[in-house]
Amino acid sequence: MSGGTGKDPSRLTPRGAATRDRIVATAADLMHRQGVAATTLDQIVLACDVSKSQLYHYFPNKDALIADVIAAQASRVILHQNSLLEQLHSMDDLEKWRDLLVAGMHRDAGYRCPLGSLANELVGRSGHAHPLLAAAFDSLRDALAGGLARLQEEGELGSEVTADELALGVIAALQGGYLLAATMQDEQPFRLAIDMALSRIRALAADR
Amino acid sequence: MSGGTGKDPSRLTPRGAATRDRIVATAADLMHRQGVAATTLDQIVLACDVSKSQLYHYFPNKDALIADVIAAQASRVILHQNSLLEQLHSMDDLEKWRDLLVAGMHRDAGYRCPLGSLANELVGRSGHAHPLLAAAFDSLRDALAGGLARLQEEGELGSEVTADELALGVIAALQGGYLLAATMQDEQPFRLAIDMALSRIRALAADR
DNA sequence: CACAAACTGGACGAAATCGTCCATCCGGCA
DNA sequence: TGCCGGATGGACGATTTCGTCCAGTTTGTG
Repeated sequence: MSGGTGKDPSRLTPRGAATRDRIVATAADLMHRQGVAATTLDQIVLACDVSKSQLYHYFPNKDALIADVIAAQASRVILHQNSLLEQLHSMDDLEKWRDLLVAGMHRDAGYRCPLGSLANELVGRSGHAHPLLAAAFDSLRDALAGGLARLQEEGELGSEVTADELALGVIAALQGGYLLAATMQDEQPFRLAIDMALSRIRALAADR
Repeated sequence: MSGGTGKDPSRLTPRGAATRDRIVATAADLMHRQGVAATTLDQIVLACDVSKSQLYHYFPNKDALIADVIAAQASRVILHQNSLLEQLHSMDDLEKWRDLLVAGMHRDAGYRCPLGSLANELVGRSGHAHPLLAAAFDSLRDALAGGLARLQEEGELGSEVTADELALGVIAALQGGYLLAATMQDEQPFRLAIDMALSRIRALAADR
């Protein structure tokens, strides 16, 4: 959960832990909407009504805070997706899953992906952030691949293509869909991108 | 081509025009690799050996330069894709097109898309950049849709799905592929993402 | 209750970065 | 050849932003 670069949360009083969490949550929200570079520490401090010294009491520098923001978003998204994908047992469940994703897109966040927007900005540019983001996408792929593998075992889906490869392809479609949706300010490209990937899976299922 | 916010290129001497172009090209390269926000004017000025005043002689501010960078990248990519996609006449041509795209990915640019990386950072955050990027993706979709529509007319491809929709889906797959490739530092996810989209198209073609 | 550690507040310093200013140089043209 | 607008060089100012400092308050514990 924690990026580990900040202050050891174990020796924090409840009040301190709450303040720390509030900072991370506020930073995550601002960075999701404005971008990481565009979000200043002063903005964060103002938005969640803490002082500069509190921020630097819990995090050694901005990079450490960013690391925790990534960890928080990753944990949130992965937990959510795991709980959704655990119940994947049929092709129709995949459509329901897609509908939930579409419904979960936030217009007020400019149709951006909480993880993808961070990755796009930080991958290859922040040495500390990159592995965290790579691990997050790995977990996401594992969660989806787990669900697809179950479909394969239950005979709902063919095995010509690995569950891992299918999952990665779907995640790519998701990410591209997010970008186009943000650019067009419309969720339709997102829906279209997923549907294209799901059609491929459906075709593999029809071959049964 | 030009963003239009800078100095009118028509009343520029050849030397001035060359300097201006050199600034845009250098800025485009740096921004592609480091990101827009992370690229400072001092870096640009240093990298192409011009002085600060020259930069401000040709562009009123950084945003205007960014607009020209977007325009330059968009024009470059779209011209290239148009010339490639004009020759699209069969399913196999699509595979060749994919191979060219894979070969065109630059490891030294962190496997990032020249347009996608700009869009990810600027869309929804820079009022001037957004429409330029949206238009660029529209042109890209038109170029691809034109090729796919030709396949449909020639009976190579079914018309159950619009050429426009297919094209948008493929572009989404491309963009997602770029992001995952950059995150994993490997071109395989990119190839996988495109192949998933092309499989869908191939399935529509097989229905003939 | 007393004391130490955790917590809080906000002013301050230092560096980076955008943008300005002005003096000088070059190149075509009457 | 002399002139004038475009082109160039680099120092300078103003602002933003990360990070520091220290003084004061709250909380848990012997």
